[in-house]
Amino acid sequence: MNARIQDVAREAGVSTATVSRALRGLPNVSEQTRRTVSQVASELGYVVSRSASRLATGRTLAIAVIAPYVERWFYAQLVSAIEGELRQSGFDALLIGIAEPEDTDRDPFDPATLRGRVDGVVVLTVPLTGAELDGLRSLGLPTVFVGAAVSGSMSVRIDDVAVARVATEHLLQLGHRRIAYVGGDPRQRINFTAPVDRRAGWLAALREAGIEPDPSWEVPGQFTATGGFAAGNTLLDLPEPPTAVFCASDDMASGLLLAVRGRGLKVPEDLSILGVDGTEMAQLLDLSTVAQPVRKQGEIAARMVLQALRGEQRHRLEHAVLPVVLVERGSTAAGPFVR
Amino acid sequence: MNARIQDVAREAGVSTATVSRALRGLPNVSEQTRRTVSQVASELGYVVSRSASRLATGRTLAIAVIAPYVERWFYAQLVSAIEGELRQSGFDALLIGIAEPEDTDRDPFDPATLRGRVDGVVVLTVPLTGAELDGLRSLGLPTVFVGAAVSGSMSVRIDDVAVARVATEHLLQLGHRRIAYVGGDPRQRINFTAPVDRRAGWLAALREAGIEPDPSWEVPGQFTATGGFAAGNTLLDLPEPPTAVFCASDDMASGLLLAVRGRGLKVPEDLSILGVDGTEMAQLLDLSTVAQPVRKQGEIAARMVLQALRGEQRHRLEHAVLPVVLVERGSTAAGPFVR
DNA sequence: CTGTTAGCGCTTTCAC
DNA sequence: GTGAAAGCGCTAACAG
Repeated sequence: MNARIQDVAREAGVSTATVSRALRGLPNVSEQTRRTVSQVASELGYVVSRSASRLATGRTLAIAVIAPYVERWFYAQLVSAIEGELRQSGFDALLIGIAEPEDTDRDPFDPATLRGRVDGVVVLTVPLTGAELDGLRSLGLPTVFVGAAVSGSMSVRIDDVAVARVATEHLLQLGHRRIAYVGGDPRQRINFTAPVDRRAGWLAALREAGIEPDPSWEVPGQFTATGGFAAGNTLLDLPEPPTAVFCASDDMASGLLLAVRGRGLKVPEDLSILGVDGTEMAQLLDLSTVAQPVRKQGEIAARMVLQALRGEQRHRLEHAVLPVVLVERGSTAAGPFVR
Repeated sequence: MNARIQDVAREAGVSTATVSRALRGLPNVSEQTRRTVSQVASELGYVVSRSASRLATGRTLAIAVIAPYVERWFYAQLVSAIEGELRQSGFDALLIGIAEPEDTDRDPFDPATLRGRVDGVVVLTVPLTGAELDGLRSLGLPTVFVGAAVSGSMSVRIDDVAVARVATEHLLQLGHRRIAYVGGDPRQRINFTAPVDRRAGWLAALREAGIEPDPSWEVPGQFTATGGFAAGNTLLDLPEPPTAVFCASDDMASGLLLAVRGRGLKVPEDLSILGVDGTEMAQLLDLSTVAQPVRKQGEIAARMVLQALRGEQRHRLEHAVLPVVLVERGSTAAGPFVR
């Protein structure tokens, strides 16, 4: 049943070295021998022992994919895309879920345990502490970050500040001046970049338009639909609610939209809503959004590690910034002063 | 940097065997030695080489998680839960995305390649062909299926027929008689059990109530919100539309609900909608649903493989069927004849 | 309680 | 073009 390289060698009348070479398509093997070996190998149902070749070569043919919240749209898309790309190249995708620091359910993530287990690492949205980052670095493995630029490592991302500017400026152009921002939770580590940068972009666009946002326009949304729903209610409860809201994710925007409708108000008549991502739900809800190529980011990230693995300079410093596109749908319309 | 067991042994003044025993908490090591060894090990930043111990023991400490559509709610939840459980026990989660047979983008899944790479397998919703299943079996690895009972292997699932009965009977009790069913796509392999069983339960409940469903009441929904949206339009376009719809997933139900609203109709006044799953979105949309414990299923599945790995009879035949609960919300109301 | 000694199954020089 | 042999780093008897 579990044929070993020895068995194939014996059966084919060659040495194990030749079997190894033949099966891996290395040069210096006669076509004749190669055919015989492949033949015998498949007859015996021989599959190379990953463990053995790992030990012998030092390469694991595995990549760690570190992600918080695999169950959230953005991460699930990325994980799926990355896994597909890796598998296509014969690499295993080792999924590693990491939690918020305050989440005591899970063990803290210790990068050191990755040593010797993977050839490279893809980190989704940098939810790492400084110590974890340092630990990762000290592994000396090709590492690419998705969703944030990390100096000294490769990265794939969108320009989050620009995303927010595009979004906010769109709202401004429509005549809105009271534009709220629904982002993450400032206490969570997931706030590493996207929420912060998007907030920055929103703020900058507003100020350039001569608007100083009221502190009450800024509400956490946890990047979940439920969080967006709650944020919507908070905003609508204000004595003087905003006329438009920029949500840092479509999920939050979706929840917020439902909160508005739940109060019998109308979108966009009573409130314009703009999200980020380009989810299926956003489309069904006719939600305007700044769409980003999520799967593409995953594919590129995967290719980057693999490429770094092949190349001489194992740590090429590549930084890909992918374009986003404003998708105008029915949730954004002219503001109150324009109408 | 990359300390080996030799280094630790030398530094601690003991043999490698002792280091191995000490670090793994095996008996027959004096407390004194154990302390010294651990001390030295951590000083040297020593981490056991997975590859080496794999080769030596034959155990990989890895479990394959085979899933289609990692990006879909149900699968993402499962993957997340399983990964967490595995990691807690020191096991790696090897994510393996498999595609529909007609999806030529991806290589077909060959179970044989798993040989020696993992100690066990968790298969989500059996999207496997017969050949793939046989291949898996012949690996002789503890395998647990989530979402479907597979004879000869362990499984964790809900009773899909019962789910549909509960749902349909709820609708019947409300006075509905024209109850549609929105399920998967009969051409897709993912239709292995859930869609089929749920359809069967719907059909059975209907017939027991003396109702023979019209063929037009049955519409594919692809298990996506977009599919549900389309299905909704198809149903509402019927000369005599149903008064209620049972959707095999909340995602489809969500899409369907939006389709109804998009036409200016009201839920539940014009159409009652009932889903399955218990998603966040269903709650926000005030969608009635038959909720299932998804993460729980994942956790149990993970524990089952691990337990089979420990136990003597490596292939215990366990079948867990988890309870579901009908969550009545605002999308279901009395049918036309009752009002 | 601890050390010695074989391997685990494959890859990889280095000869031939 | 092919084979022999020496590891890769750890674990698992078997002694002591």
